[in-house]
Amino acid sequence: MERKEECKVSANEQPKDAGKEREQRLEKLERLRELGVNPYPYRFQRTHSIAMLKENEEQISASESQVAIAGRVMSLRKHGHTAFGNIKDNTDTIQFYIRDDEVEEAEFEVFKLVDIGDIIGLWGGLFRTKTGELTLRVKKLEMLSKSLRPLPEKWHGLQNKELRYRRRYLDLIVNDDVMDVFIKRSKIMETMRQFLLSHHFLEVETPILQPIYGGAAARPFVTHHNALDIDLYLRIADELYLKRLVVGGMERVFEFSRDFRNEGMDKSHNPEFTMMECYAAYWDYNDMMGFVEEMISQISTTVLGDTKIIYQGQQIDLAPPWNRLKFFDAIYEKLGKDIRGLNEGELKGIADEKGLDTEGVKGNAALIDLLFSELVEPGLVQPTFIMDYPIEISPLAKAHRSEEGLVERFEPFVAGMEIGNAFSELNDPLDQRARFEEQTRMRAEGADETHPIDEDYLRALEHGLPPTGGLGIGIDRLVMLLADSPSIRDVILFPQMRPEEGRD
RNA sequence: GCACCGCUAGCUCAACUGGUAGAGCAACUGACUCUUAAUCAGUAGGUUCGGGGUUCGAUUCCCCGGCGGUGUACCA
Repeated sequence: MERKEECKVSANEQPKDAGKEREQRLEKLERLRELGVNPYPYRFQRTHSIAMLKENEEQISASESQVAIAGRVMSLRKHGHTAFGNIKDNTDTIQFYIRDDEVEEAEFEVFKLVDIGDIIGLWGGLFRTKTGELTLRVKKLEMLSKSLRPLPEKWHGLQNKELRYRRRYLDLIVNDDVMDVFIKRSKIMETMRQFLLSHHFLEVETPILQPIYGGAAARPFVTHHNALDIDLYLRIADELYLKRLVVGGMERVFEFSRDFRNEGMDKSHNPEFTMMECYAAYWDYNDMMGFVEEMISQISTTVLGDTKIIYQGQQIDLAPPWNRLKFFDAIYEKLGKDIRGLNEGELKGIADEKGLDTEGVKGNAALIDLLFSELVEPGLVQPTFIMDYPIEISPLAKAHRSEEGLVERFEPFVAGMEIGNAFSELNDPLDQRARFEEQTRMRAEGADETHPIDEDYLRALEHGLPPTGGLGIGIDRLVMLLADSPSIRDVILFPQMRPEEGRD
């Protein structure tokens, strides 16, 4: 038929990286069609997942009923008239046993054309082999999707990290622990969503394409809208939009926000990442602190069954209450002196004294930030809220109610990793305007990651934002923590990579 | 961005100070009716990341480039 013609055409367009095995599998595909078998049928009615099959072994064996399962063939041990193999679905893997005198002749012919990697459906009953392994005794089988490429090797699996990230589908097939990480990721987000919903937060969606980016200090990606003929930015945060919604009367909102930052990549930074931001009217940052430790410990309990976790060999307990440590006190603990009120030269002197690289670090805020991140951060293994940050580096946070020069802001740290950011939101529109203007002044002096003025946001504030507590949690980092992953690439299905093409 | 390391068969890895590029798994042919890293006999499989150089001879040494990893810097 015409179909076969098409097949031959595509077979001629053999990809260079596929090798001879692909050709051999294409031949098998042809032979299946000659046998009147569609190698890519439309559906298959399963009676059980493999996990359910194993759970209900006794009942199924006793009733001698037939079951139907489907999955990918992971191994084959052929013995002439019989064969053993293993088939894997999303839940588990099970051995199957097929013999030519127990299935129809034509189906055994089909079976002979089955390769490792093919997706097949099997009907049969359960039995135990003489070595005691639970096995499906095949009465009937169906090809569900013929695989044209070989699976990675069966006991070393896929090791090459580049291939694992680029061909995540293979990584998932072959490395069960990878699947587990992403199941965990899903559960973490689901638990967080439920937690927020149960506290009467409303889930919303706000623009990813923004005419003015804001809500964080970062360089944006720029894109262009043709019909409007304007440049737009991919959001670096959804903060300013969510607070507009609070102005609008949505007293509690949240969004799982894919954010984009045009900056370097390393084991805790991917150019696109997921942040959960939420805002609650009439809360301050103290309320939010309690909320965070409650939420994270509940997620850990729900997903892992415990608040005690191990991250990269470090024992960590996420049970509330978490440590609370003021920003400058934390530095004082490490330095033995109070750096508040010191001028730039003095700060630089201290940094140099500590052997820190101050090359290119300009301004008090940057120096203070350097001291903090070098001296304090790595030591914050047990969950700790660092609170009350300098006002210069927090243009969206409300001035501290009792401490000059500080804002009511905290960041939760676990395992030396910053996993979020929160504050009593700045709702004084005049103060907010002054802060934006200060940012603009810093930009003029050469800081390239300052907040642009967002007049529409200021207008919204002038209509009145209630006192509000706001929070952002880095989902990727939270998943790293709970899945014990050393790199953000291990918790993002398709981490950013240079294109494979374009090699010389 | 910089430094170091890596890139060899579909996959996992070898190949000494430069001397014909090899194994296991996967694949192919044959044997085999409870195997499980099935076994046994045989077969095929390579632009050694790309380009240039040194050399009688380069997977190996040198240079340029690509991709990745790790560290570091920048960055929430």
